[in-house]
Amino acid sequence: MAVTLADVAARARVSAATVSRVLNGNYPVAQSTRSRVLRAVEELEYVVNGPASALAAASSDLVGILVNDIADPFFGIIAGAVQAEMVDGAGEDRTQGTPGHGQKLAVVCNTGGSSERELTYLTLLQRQRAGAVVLVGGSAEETETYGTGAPGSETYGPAAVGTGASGAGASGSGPAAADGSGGRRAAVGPGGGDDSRAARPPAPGSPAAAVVARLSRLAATGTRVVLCGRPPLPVTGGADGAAAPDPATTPATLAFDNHGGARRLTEHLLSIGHRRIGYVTGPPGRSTTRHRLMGHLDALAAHGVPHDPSAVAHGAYDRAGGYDAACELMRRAPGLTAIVAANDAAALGVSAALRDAGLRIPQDVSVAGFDDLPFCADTVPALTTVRLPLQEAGARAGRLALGRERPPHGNVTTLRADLMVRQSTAAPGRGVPG
Amino acid sequence: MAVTLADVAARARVSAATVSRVLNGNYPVAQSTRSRVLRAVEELEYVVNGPASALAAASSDLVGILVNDIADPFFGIIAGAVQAEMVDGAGEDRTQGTPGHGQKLAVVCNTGGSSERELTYLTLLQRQRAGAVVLVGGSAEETETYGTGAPGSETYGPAAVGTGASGAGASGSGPAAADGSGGRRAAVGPGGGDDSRAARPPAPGSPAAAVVARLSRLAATGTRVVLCGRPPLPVTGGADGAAAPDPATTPATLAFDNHGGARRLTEHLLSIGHRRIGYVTGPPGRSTTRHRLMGHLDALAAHGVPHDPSAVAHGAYDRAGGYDAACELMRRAPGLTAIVAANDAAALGVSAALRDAGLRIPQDVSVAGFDDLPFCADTVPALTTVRLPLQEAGARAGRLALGRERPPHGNVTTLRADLMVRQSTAAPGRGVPG
DNA sequence: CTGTTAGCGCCTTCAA
DNA sequence: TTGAAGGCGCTAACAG
Repeated sequence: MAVTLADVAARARVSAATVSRVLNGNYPVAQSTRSRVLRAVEELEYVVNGPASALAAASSDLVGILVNDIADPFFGIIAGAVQAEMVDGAGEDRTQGTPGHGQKLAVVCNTGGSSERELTYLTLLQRQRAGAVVLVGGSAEETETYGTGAPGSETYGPAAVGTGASGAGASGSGPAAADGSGGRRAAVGPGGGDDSRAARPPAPGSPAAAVVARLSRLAATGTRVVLCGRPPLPVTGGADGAAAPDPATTPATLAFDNHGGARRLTEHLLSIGHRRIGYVTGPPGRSTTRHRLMGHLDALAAHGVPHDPSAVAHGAYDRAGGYDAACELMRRAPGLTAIVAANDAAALGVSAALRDAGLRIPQDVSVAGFDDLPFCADTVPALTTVRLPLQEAGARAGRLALGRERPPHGNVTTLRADLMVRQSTAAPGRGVPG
Repeated sequence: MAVTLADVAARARVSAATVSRVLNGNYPVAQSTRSRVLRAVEELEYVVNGPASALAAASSDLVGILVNDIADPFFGIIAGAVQAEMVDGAGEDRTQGTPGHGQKLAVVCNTGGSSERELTYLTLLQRQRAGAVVLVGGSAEETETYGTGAPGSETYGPAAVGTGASGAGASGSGPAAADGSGGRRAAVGPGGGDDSRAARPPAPGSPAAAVVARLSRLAATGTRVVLCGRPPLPVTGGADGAAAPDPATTPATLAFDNHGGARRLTEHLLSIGHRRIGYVTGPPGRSTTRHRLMGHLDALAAHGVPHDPSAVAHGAYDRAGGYDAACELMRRAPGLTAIVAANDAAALGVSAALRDAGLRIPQDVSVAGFDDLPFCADTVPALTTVRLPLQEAGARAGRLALGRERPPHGNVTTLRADLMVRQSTAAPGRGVPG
C-alpha cells in the first residue's frame, strides 16, 4: 500500500538499515550515500511509519497535554505555550527533507475535569507509549462533605489546608473552627500558604485514585509526567511502607500560588474597607476551588473578620455559574459590599447579575476575579483580579516534558500569583440591598 | 519490560490470539474464557501496545484536530465539540475492564495559522497513521496583492468572490468595480453568497499547496479528512486532466456562511441609517478574512454605498489587532458612525480604542463583531454580532471524521450565520470626530 | 470457539 | 561505513 523503508532502500540501492540510519541521523553515514537516500525519500514521498518505528524503538514522539476545558482560554493559553515549546525545541538535528522528523507531536486532550476521562486519555496515551504527559489544571478531589460551606464541612475547614505550622497529618482534625472563629492562623506569612503541599489522597478505589496510580506507573515506565497548575501528587502507599517518594518517579510539578493569590486579593478588599465580602467558588471537588477559597477564608480569619457561611455560594468556572451564584448571594446575604469570584469568567457572570439587579460596579458593589485572562482589561469596568503566569507555566511545563529543564529540588515549583488592582474594586458602597 | 499480550495469554492459559479477540470484541469468544482473560488483564494491569497493534492492523485510533489558535475560544469550542463526539460515540461495544479500548484518541494541534506548521502536523499525523484529520478554521491564501484595500487590489475585489451568478471561473475578471460602483450584484439572495465555493488554488510550490497535496494523499490512503469552518479544497490538477474531483478523495467540508453573515451584518447597519461604516479585517492571507470582508463590501455595493478604501483597516483576530486598527481608522477616516470588526475579540479591541478616545458606544459610534462567542452577551454594551453554530459544526465534524455521518452531496455543507442584534449598534450618532 | 502461523515496518545488534 | 538477520507486540487469516 504505502511506501516503505524497503522501497526507499531499493531505489537508493542501499540496505534498509542504511536508510534508517540516515533518517534518524544517529549514526555515521557517508555523505554520498546520505544524499542518495534523501533523494529517494523525496521522490517516493516517503513518510515514516510511526507505529512501526515506535514498536521497534519502544518509544514514540507523542506528548499528551490534558486539560479540563479546551474552550476555556485559561487552558488554551497554557496548552498553546506547551505546544510552542515542543515545536521550537525540536529543530536541532532535523533531517532536512523529512519534515517533522524528530519532532514531538504535542496533542491536547479535553478531560472536562472528570477523572474518568482523564483516566481514559492516560490509558490511550500509555497505549501509544507517549513520551510525556502534561496534566494541566486542578485535580479532582473527594467531595462527600461538600455542602453549603456551613460549619461542619471539613472539606473547607482551614485546618485541612493549614500552613504546615499546625503539624503534619492534620486531615483528621475535625470540623472545628470552620466558622473562622479561630484567628490563630493570622500570622500566615507570604509564601506560607501556597499550593505546593501534596494533594489530599483520594479515596481508594475512586477514579481519582486510579489516575494517581496510573501516573505513577507511567512515570515508572519512562514516561515523563508533568503537573502544571495542579497540586503535587498525594503521597501514596500510606500504611505499608512509608516509602519516601522516589524523585525519579515523582512528577515534576508547577503549582500556582492559588492560595496566596486569593489571600492577597481578599486582603486588598479588606484594606480598602470591605467587611462583608461574598465569595463565589469554582465547581466542587477541584483542588483549585478549594485552594482559592481557603486563601479567601484565611485572609478573613487573619484580619479577624468572622466567616459568614451564607456569604459563600458554590458556582463553577464559567459565566453562568457566576451569574447564578451571585443571584443566590444577593438573595441570602444582603449587605455584601464586594463579591470575589473563583475565576474571571465567573466574575463576568457575577457582574452581569449585579448589573441586572440594578447595582453599579464598583460604586455599589466591588467585584474581583482570578487568572487575569486577556479580556479582563477590556471589561467595563476593568476587572480587578489575580494574574497567573500562564504562558510561563506552559513553557516550563513543555521544557520539563522534553527533559530540557531540570526539575527543581523536591520536584515542585510554585509560581507567583500577582494582584492586579483595576477599576472593578473600590471603597465599599451601599452594597447589596436587604 | 512491560506486560505483553503473551503474558496475559499465559496467565489466562489461552493463546495470544484469543486475548486479542477478547480485547477487540470483534469476534465471538466463550463467556468463561472471556472472563478469565479479563481477569488476567486486570491482575497484570495490562495495557495494549498501541504502536504494535497499529502496525499489525495498519490503522490507529488517533484522530487529529488542527486549529489556528488554541487559546482562542472560537477554536476551543469547536475542538471541544469534536472531541466530545469521539468520546461519546465509542462507548458501544467497549470491553469493560479495559478503559479506553476502542476509543478514539482525539488530539488537538495548534498550527498558529501557518501552513508550515500545518504541514508539520499533517506529516506527524500521517506518520502515526491517524484515522482521521479535522482541519478547523480558515485556510491560508496567497497575499501578494494584499495592500490597503485600495481599488486595484484584486484580492478583495468583489469579482473574485462573486455569487456564482456572474458565471464560472470569475477569477480572471480583473480589478473593476472594486469601488462598489457596480450595483449589479444587488440582488444576492439569502444563501447566495456563502463560502462553499472551492478555495483559491495556492501558488504552486507554496506551503499552502503542499498542505493541499498532503491532504489529498491522506484522503487517498484512507485517512478521513474533514474541513470545518474552512472552504473546500481548491480543485487541483488544473491543466492536465480536468479530472472531476473524486468524491472519495474529496474531504467532507463544513463551511460557515461567513460571506452571508457579514453581508447581513452590514445590511443591518445600513438599514438603521449608517453610511460611513469602518471595517477592521482579520489577518491577511486567511480565507475567512477575505470572505467576511467581501460580505461587507458586497452589502455596501448592493445598497449603492460607495466603498471608501480608507475605511478598511487591516487587523487581526485578536483584541490588540482590533485596538490598533480602530486607532488607525479614527486617524484616517473621520466621520465613521460604525465600525465592524472581523471577529468578536477584535471588536473588543475596537470598543476599547473608541472608549479611550472618549467616544460612547453606541451613542457616538456603533460596533459589531463576528462569531458570537460566549462573552459577547456580557460586554457592556452587549455586542451585536453574527452567530456561528460552533458546537454544531464541531459535533458534525466529529461524526464525519468517525464515518458516523454521511457527507452531503457534493461533500460540502454550508452552516448558517445568524445576525444577533444587541446594544452595541444603534442609529448613527455623532461619529468619529474629524 | 480456539490455537497456529505469518507477517506488519522498522530498529539494532553483529559481522563484514 | 554498510549489510544481514532477528525481533518488537500484535492482528489476521487459516485450520482445527
